[in-house]
Amino acid sequence: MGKGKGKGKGKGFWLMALEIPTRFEPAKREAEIYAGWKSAGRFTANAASTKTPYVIVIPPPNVTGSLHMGHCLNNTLQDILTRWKRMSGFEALWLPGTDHAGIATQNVVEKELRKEKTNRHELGREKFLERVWAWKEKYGNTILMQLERMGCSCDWSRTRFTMDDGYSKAIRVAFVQLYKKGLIYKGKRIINWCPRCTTALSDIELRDQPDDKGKLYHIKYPIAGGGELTVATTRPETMLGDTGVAVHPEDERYKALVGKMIILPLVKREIPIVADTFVDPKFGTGAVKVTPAHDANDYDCSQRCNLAAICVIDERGVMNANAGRFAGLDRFEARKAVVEALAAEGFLVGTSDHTVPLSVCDRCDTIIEPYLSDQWFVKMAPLAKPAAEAVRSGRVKFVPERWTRVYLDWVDNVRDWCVSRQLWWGHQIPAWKCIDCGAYTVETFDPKNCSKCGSAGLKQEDDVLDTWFSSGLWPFATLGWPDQTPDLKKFYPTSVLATDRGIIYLWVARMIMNGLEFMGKEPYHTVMIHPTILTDDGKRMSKSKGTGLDPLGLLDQFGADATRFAMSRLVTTSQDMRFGTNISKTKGEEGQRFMTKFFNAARFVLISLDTGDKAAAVAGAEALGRGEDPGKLEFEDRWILSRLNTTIRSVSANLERFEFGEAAAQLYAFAWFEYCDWYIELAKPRMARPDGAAARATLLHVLDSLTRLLHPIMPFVTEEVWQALRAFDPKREESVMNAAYPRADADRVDLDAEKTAGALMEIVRSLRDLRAKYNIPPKQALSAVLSAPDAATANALAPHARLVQDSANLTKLDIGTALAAPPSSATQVVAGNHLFIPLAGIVDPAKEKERLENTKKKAADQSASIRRKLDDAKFVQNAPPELVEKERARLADFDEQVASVEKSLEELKNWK
RNA sequence: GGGCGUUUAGCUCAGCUGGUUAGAGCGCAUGGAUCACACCCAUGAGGUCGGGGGUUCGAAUCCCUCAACGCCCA
Repeated sequence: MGKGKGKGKGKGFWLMALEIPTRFEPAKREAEIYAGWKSAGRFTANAASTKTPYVIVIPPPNVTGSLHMGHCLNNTLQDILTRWKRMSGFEALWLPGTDHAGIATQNVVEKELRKEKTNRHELGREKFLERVWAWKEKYGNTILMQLERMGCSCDWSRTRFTMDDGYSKAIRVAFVQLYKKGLIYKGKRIINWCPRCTTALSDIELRDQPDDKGKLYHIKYPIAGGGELTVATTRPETMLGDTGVAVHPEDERYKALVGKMIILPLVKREIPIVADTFVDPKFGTGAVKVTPAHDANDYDCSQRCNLAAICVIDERGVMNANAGRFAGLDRFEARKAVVEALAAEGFLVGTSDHTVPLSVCDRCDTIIEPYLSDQWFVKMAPLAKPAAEAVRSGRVKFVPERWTRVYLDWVDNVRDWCVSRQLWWGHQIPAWKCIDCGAYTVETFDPKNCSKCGSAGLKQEDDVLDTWFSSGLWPFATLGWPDQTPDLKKFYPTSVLATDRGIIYLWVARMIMNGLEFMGKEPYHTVMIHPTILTDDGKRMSKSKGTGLDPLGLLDQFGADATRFAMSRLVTTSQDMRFGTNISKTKGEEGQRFMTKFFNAARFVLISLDTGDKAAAVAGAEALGRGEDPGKLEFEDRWILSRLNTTIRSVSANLERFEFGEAAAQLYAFAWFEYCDWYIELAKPRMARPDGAAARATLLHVLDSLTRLLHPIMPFVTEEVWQALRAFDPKREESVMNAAYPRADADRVDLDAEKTAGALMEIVRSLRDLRAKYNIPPKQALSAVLSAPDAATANALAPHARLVQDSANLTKLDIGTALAAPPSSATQVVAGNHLFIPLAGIVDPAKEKERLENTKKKAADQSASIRRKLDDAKFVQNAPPELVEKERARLADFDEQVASVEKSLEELKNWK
């Protein structure tokens, strides 16, 4: 450890002995500590271990990304769980990796090419893929490296990437199995098409466009043989591809027209009027144009009504030859041009404002074009059914539980999944089309001949698979599947999946389906949905709006421990987490202060113990660790041990329930308010006394436990302290990572001690309050008399007078029952006792009178409210007897207080 | 349109099965260089628990209703 400032200040001889800086400096220490863990192989799980496995697979971040707040929280929680379970005796594996993010990665590299004035088509597929791989090698591990900065204990020896050879093999095997079971098919459907990325997208790769103010156009369609029909549409440019007009079969206005022909304006094509129930008679005019190639509903209608599909927009969103004179126009320019032409030719009846729900590409914000094309689909129903059952039966649980329904609603109604993408970066679909017979050969190996006609003329599909197809296999493909590896045997199924709710459909559902389909077992028993990070004013963070917050800035500013503590402290199962610029600052500071506080407590303990009999302290602490007493324990020792064990129990229970915020808060409160504020202060004066040995042993034991307890949340500072403890006591484990997580010892819980301690603390606090109110300097010693309400209380408190004296700077404290107030005493009423503090000449009687009146009023108010309760016969009848008894006691207590204060007020008259 | 969540101190949040003197951190006020820590210590002020109804001896907690904010699905 480096040089502290203690020596410079020259405070106390004993600082000479051991020099510890007053602060832990993350910037200087984290990297070294992390490197130490890594080189010692402390993150590496052992598949041959006989310990029970505890496994988490990371939600693989995308290779194009860099760490954002969501990752920061997500991985903090995974690391807390992993470290906690590792310390608790499990064979813990946290398996890291990245996903290839087809569209995003291809976009990034294409952007580079654009700067070089070229494009992927000029380069060709092979060269282009070389470029992407080069890019991936260079930038693809950004997030993983950032996770190291956060202290994440991922098993880097098992890092996987969705395009690794082994992983690619898994994808082929999975695809082939699904295909051969008839669960993958190719078909012509309306899919979501991004004209900028020029690829199909699945339903859940879209986002809603927020401000989608559009117009509704009313267009007159002439009927062959006379008459006309007005249709309403939000997309007039698609009328060029109309192949029919539909009305509701029950719509009286149009019943007679069904079967007649329309002469399509501008195009002059004859198209039929058909009846179909999908038409909403209340929408627009009740007659809708049908454009099967550019609208999903229209397509379905065309299938029912035998209408043709004419495509008028090409893959880049430009009108094609079928659009006649509008060919070559972008789809939005074409809209204007078509409307103008309709108006000019007298077909446009009018326009009105209309909000159109629009979807945009999740990756590039381009407005999606519904597009009729030939794509590969996964038939979802047979996969979804068991996946729903796994959750309904409770074999997979969501935490918090409310997400169960969100999952089930989706899984129960899932539609077939379009998995082909018109990209180059990804897993090329393992299907070969026969040039001769047109049949597909789908194999895990590259086939030489057509499986149907034997022809050697085979061509593999150009398209690649949706990235989610590969990440859906993550929990087992990362462990070596389809090979039956030792890892797969030991670590599948995994234990917990930790993620944000935004990904339940996209990923969680698919992992469960695939786990059941390929492994015959659900991939984990628990899905923990943690809060989403929001800005200070409760909005979603958005990169484009610039409302995101860079976690690296937080790590630089506060260090990893403080950042982790700050985030976990705010995790609840009920709410999202506001953590923007301002909140992250105050919470980061809180974490930083806590880290320093803990570090300083350790500093104090080590420095103090260093001057005495170290071996005795170590032996004593070890005895406490075994549940034995190292000689005679004092009251305060028994108290802090009781509090420690209560804390251990509730921290473990909260971690077990994924209540990270509560666990962190309890550790904070115990460490600061009990160990530091009270126990250490009480131990100080004992160091030189005969009972010092017990204090020293207890100080060390509690520090040791606290270090272990805090380690999963604050790994670095606890390791630093652990190494200092180890220098002090070399028998310990090499790293706190491998130390045992404390277990609660019920025998140490001493509720009587806790109750008495509570009263003593209140007494001390009230004495300090009095000092503050009367401006009596802490250094000015006082004396006091404590009159307890009964002998039992007096007997419980009397042995501990010394504690109060030490803590409140009293020369003397008499404790008894029915003790008289010394002359000119101020009176405090506390925990049922009366405290008299002689203050002759220090206190203005008028001021004391005011204070006493105030006290009296408070007590009287309480008394009145309890009396009202007890006077109510129904309360006495219905409430549990213990409660009634308790209230009676409280009433007596408050009445006593009032009487006592009145007496003091009387005596005040005699003050000089 | 359907569903979910939230609404408690100036701010961010706890408060689990109804009975607490409704808690914490930040901020605020007062005092303090005391030999772990000024990223500290001590003490304090601050809340009719979103509005309205109901159940109950008793509601921040359960039920109904309204409102605001946020999210998801269609």
